[in-house]
Amino acid sequence: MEDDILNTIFDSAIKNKNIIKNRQVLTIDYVPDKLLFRTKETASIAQSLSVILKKGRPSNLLIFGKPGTGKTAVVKNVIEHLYKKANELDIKLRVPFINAKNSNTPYKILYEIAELLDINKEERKMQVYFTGLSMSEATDRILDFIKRKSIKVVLVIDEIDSLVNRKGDDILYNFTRANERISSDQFISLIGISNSLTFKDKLDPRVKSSLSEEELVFNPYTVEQLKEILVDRCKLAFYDNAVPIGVINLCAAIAGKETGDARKAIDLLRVAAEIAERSITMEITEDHIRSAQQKIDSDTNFEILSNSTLHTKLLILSIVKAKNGSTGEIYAVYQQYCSKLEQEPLTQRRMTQIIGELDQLGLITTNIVNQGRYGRTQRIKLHIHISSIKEALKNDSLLSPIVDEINN
DNA sequence: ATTCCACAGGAAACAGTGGTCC
DNA sequence: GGACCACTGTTTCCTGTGGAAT
Repeated sequence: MEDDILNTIFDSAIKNKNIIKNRQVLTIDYVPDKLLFRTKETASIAQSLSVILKKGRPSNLLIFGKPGTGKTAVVKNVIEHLYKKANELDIKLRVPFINAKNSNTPYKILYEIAELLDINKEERKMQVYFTGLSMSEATDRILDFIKRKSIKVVLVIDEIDSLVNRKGDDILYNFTRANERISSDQFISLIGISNSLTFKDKLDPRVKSSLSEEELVFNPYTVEQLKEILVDRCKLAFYDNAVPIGVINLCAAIAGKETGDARKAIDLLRVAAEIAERSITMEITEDHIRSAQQKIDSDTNFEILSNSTLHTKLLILSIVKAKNGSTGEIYAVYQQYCSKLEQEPLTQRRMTQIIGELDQLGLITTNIVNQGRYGRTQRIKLHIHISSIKEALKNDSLLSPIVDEINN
């Protein structure tokens, strides 16, 4: 029996033949040649931007869609083609592509634009430094550069909703209005990509009117579409017969049930393949998919928990301890823990903020309950197993007296 | 019909940090 | 080295909420 196992392992090592043929295909960054099921949307974006090639001004464009609906991939694809055409026609076009979640403050966005447009290779007086400048000075320097070089700019901001949440309205306003300050040879056009359909409501009305001249919605993928996408990727990513059709169906069903998120489906497949590779098999099974799902969940939870601040950790422990899970009770427990550890407690206002953050991360769910005479509160339910919490917090020596007292 | 509880959550202000410029 | 700038995490102050109790 052992001989068989050893033979399988060594043989596959020698032939360099395992399960995954091309890991790259299973990552988020991979943009497939064939963009499945987004022909209409691709055409729409291309239509809007094609005005550049005809010496006109493209309008601003807002793109909505849940994560993993292919928004970013489609935009990147259109831009790539646009670049080629613009080059052929000798049009000076620049398309800075910025992710507002990575460049998560308004100023960082300006800095990033300056970097991508090579403004910081200009002489010192014209650069946009990492810090030290006022917002308006940085904006002016970018606009001056565009004027001087007489270029056309299509600014793409991915995850634009996270910018609006951080009072980034101003730079959006400045850029949507910038065309009034520069001549017709140059212009700035804005493409905003957002995960949230409701984010528009939070925009300043002035920005809203000019930004949402054109809107495009990417609907979630259906289970059938997810299946086809997965089949397509499997051909590139895996060796023949490594992924049975039942496994693909399960993967598509899991991802489809949640949000129609293609990224999630592909992620699931990748983790399952890694698990399968570690066990001695040449084929991914449905069990591998299920373990992969568990692993993804617990890995993200562990990551979030162990990197949290002390007070967030204390709050989570308080949620574990509190019996009915109301905010008032949880805050009382939290205060006890703070005095036990001789820490100054945060205010209740801040606590509700942190609770909101944890809710967004999916570690807890909250539910507002009106108890009439007995006020209004949130019922909080924990979504991580106590053993996972203990595991994630066990290295925090300061917390050990509290972690130890929690029973499984 | 009115009161009142126990918060939710928005807005603004603040302190501390880390940076540039002259 | 002082003036100025942006950012983050927080506090303070405040208004709003929905249904049980009166």
